[in-house]
Order: sequence, then structure tokens, then C-alpha cells
Amino acid sequence: MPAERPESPEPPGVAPPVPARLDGLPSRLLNLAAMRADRVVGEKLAGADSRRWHYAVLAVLAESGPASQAGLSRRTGIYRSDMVAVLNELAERRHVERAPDPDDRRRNVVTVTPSGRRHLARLDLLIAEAQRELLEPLTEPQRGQLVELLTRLTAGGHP
Amino acid sequence: MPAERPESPEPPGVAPPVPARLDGLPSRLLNLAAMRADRVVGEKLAGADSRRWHYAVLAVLAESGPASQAGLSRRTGIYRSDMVAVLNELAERRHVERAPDPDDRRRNVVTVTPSGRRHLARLDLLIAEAQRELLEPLTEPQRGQLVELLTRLTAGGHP
DNA sequence: CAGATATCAGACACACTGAAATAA
DNA sequence: CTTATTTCAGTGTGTCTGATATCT
Repeated sequence: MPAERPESPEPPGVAPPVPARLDGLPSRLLNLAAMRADRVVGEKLAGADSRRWHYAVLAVLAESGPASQAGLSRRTGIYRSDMVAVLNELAERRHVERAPDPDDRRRNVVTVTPSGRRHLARLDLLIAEAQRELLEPLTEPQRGQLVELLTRLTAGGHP
Repeated sequence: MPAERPESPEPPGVAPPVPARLDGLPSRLLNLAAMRADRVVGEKLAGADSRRWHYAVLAVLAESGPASQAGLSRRTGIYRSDMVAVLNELAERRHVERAPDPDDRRRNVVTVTPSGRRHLARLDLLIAEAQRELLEPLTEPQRGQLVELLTRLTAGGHP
């Protein structure tokens, strides 16, 4: 049998094959898909001087009213340590305001400003665009299936 | 209408609601699912002193024979810069060997060792376990659907 | 006292950039 | 001269740990 040789340098522009072991691997597909999602969403939001976390925080504040940073952490899934930086960015842009809570002086009460609400409205549009772009390879019923399957996959079950 | 008040500190152990805007958002679900996949796979591999990249590199080498680092980069999707570190780790563990290519002295020829093949066989089992654990919330046909949808989502289409 | 809160400093993995040295 | 390969030194994002000061 012939000795294995270093592969021939593929003609440029030709995609090399994915190894069989990685080919349909769910964990890998999830990572690739998430990476693509991050890219698409990230690009849209960068155009509005924002990041994903800004959207999550503004969404919570707009839907549930003022909250402590710990409350925001719990609702968004953003780590308590990282929330500080996110709120700093949002406060810089005058989209939220931080004030000490008179009822519990450990807490800051974070409030969305009118500017924050306007910003959120813009982000809503950009996020929606990003989802359309992301899901463009799928038909409408397939999109529903995907959401259903991912919801099942991420909902509880792993406490 | 009543003024918005900082939310009541939820009774401990009660999960706070996800904001409606984030609730079924595909890009968010993909990130959550990928995070879970990373955790499950990462834990399995950590038990074998390995990381995801090790598996990808060993898989390519075992399936396609010796390769240059650039070739490995193209086949695994690992960045050329990061490939150096991955190969350092694999070489430390004696799972691969790096030797200058006599035919093209810019290149290193990377070869999998017998120890590397044994290690890959162990990783195969761990990775398979991780997939089962990851997909446990889904029925068998749903798992197929998910792979199909993710494949469609990540295959070409976005050049 | 136990427990929650806000903050900081930093670890680690991953994706990615830019540049340099070497060789085809 | 142009291109490819390997390598190094960084950047940025995201998740997460651990510690500290403050307060309930």
C-alpha cells in the first residue's frame, strides 16, 4: 500500500472536505449556526453602536420596569460581573440611568430613559432584520420547527 | 396608572421570566443551545485532558493522512494562528508529530502517532456520549430534523 | 450572624488581525 | 515580485471565578 502523503495543495477556491466524524455532529452544527447568528446580529447592531447585551437589558427594562442590577442579571442571563460594564455603556449613551435605591441601599435602581426607549425601537427593527437574514435558507414551516426544537433543547431538563 | 417600581425580589429558586422580545428569538436560542453543547462536550473532553480542537485535528489526520498546518486549518476551520497552539498541545501529549516537509520547506508535515489514534478512539466515545446527553430532550426523529435544519442553515448560502 | 448586592481583577476559550521570517 | 506557510504578539467578546466592601 502506498505511504500516506501530505495532501495535495487544493486548487485555490475549492473548499476542502469536512472530516466524516465532524460532518453531521450536532454540537458542531450548533456552534457553526450560533457563530453565523452572532455575525449577522453583531453586524446589524454594530451599525447602531450597540451589542446584543444592550438589547437584552433594554428589553427587560422596557417590559418590566426599573430593576436592580441583580434582577437584570437574572432576567437576561448576563453575569452579575459583566452587567456592570454593560450598564456603564448604556449609561454613557444615556439609554439608562442608575440611581441608588432608597429602600435598599445595596441596590442600584436602573431605569430606561426616553432615549433608551427610542434606541430599543431601532434595535427591534435591526434584530428582526437579522433573524430574517439568518433564517433565509429555511422555509417558513422549517423556521417554526427550528425554534420549537431549540426551545425544547434549551428549556429546563438540565438543571 | 401606577408608577413602575423596582421588581419585588423574587422568592429564591423561582426563575424570573424571559422578556417577550427575547423569548423565541432564533439567534438567542442558537446561542443558548450552542452554550449547552459546549458545556456538555467540554466537560466530557476535559475528563480526557482534551479540548474540542484536539478532536477536530486528530479526526482530519486519521481520516486524510498527514497534512500541513495550513491544510489542517482549512479542514477544521481553526484559525492558522491558533493551530500553532493546538498542535503544541497535541505534540506535548505525543498525539501528533511535526516534521519539516522535505518537498516544501515552508511546511510542517503533521502526523498522528499511535498514541494519537488511541486517544481519538477514546474521544470518539466521549463525543458520542456528549451528543446523546445533549439531544436527550429530543425524540429520535426530532434529532434528525434538527441536524437537517442546522445543516441547511450553515451550508453555503452565505458566501 | 447569614445572605444579597455592586464592583473589580482576572482566567479561559474562541474568533480573528497584523506582521514578520522563510521559502516556493 | 508575488504568494504560501508558520509563527508571534495582540484584540475583542463572552462566560465565569473569586474576592471585597457594603448593606439587610
